[in-house]
Amino acid sequence: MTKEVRVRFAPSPTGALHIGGLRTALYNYLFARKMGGKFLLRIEDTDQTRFVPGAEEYIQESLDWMGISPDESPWKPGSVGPYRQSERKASYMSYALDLIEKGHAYYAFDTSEELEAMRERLTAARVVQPQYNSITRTQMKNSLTLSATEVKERLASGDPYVIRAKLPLKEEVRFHDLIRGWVLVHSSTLDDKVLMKSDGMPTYHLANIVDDHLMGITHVIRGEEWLPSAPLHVLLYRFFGWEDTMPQFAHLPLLLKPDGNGKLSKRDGDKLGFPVFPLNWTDPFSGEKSSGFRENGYLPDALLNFLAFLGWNPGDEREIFSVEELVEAFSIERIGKSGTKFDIAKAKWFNEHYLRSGAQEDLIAYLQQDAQAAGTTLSQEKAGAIVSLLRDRVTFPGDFWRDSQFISHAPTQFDTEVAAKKWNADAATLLQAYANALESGVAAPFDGTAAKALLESTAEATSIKLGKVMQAVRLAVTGLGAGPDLMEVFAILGPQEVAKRIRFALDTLAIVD
RNA sequence: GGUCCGUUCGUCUAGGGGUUAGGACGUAUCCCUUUCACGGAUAAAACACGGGUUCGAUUCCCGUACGGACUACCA
Repeated sequence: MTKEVRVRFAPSPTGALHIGGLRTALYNYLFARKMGGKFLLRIEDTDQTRFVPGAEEYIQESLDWMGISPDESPWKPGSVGPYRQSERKASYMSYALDLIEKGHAYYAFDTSEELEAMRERLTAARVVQPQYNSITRTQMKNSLTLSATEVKERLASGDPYVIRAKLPLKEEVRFHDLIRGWVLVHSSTLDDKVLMKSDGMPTYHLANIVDDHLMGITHVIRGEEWLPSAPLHVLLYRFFGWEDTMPQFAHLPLLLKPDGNGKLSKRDGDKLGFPVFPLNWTDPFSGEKSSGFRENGYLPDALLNFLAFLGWNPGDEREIFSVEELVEAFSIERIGKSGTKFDIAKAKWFNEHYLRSGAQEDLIAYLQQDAQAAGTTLSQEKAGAIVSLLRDRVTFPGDFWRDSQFISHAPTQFDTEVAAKKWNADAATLLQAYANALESGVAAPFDGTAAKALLESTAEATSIKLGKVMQAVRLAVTGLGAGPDLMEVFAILGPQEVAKRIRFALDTLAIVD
């Protein structure tokens, strides 16, 4: 019996959760479910200057909407809380001190000016990568260079300080990544990262390792942007003596912009013609609004299915997967290595699929909602008819209302191109006769078949070829040149309304020949 | 610049020493259809390049090119 799998999604509440983060959360969720383990959410709010009110709630709502709610989180704590790093603040210092005691970390008192001066000096000396590392730390103000007394005095007098990791000068750091295989980095290229900031908060690196350890995390599934700092993290596990329980790493390929230039970022929201956030978001400081997939009409199941396939596939040719099926099929081994461009067309295809295969009453509800919002009421029967009519042509829930405008509203103007081409004497003659027939009373029920039969007999009586004037008929009643089955539209409209619209068209449109 | 990661149709990808390199989205054409869609069929479309290993490389190795990430007291 192996240890229970525990994974975490650890976002920073610095704004709206973006779609890449959502995919990371999804993979964590799928893996946890697949392995019968737990999916936790930890809020990494160690940077107090970047905290954005509402961001945490946004993350929660997004995950809930997607149906991938965590098993343990700040709002549903398990036994290893708190689940906000700001609330764990008190514990980090002792771990940092432990590292100092073990000789793997040290106090550094350099001011930002001094750090800046150091970088400038190194740059001037043509050092390619100026950094605070095993070489340069010997020339800086830290507990490695200062006397023990001075360090003690500085600490006692409240001098601002940070605690830095003391990385080995030359050592091969090697670790296994579930997606990339063995990754080898030489410690000389690493720098002495700050572990504790001068405000008493830990940096990501320290907090992350300590919390993952304390929370029993077995697998760290995160974005590839973390790959360069993974060696540091591995070293920290070693420094703490936690190597035995060190989680396995899986660094996910990044989501790229559609043009392939750079990773998809929060700033791309809407500029690319599609949302990059799950839900609408208004920045509380700038007031800047970004739109979300949800408000743009994407169904959570569709977005989930789409996201799952951005960098992963089941190895066979199936593409439509429910969450349950994804859980069943998921494996980290089948996650790809290369960056993935975001293709909104595919997302739309998934959405169409899920929308069109939805339950009739759900689709009716979409239409009813929009109609109501527009101040109109639709009978259940009429709404049902419209849904059936449009079902195979919609992409988003809002399409039912949008694409049935011509049913709710009689045309006041007509597609000029079609009018110019198709509106002729024959059409007018037929329409005139058809309107007469409709008004003189039709047998109930006036369904699509009846509407068609009547139109056909009218055509016969007037000796007009129906095929030649059909588009004009459509134009007269809907104002448009194309659309769903016209006879079904007539049935929904009813004979009186159809006749009325024909009369209006007859009065309005000029005949061309 | 440095370190690390990557590279199969336009996009998401399958595959893997010998294949007609498969699927999906998108695109195009045809069929269906009294329009547009749906549905069906078909088509165009890819192994970045150069070496090496090998009887044989898209597949393995090495380079190059290109792309990406990182390079903060941000995560």
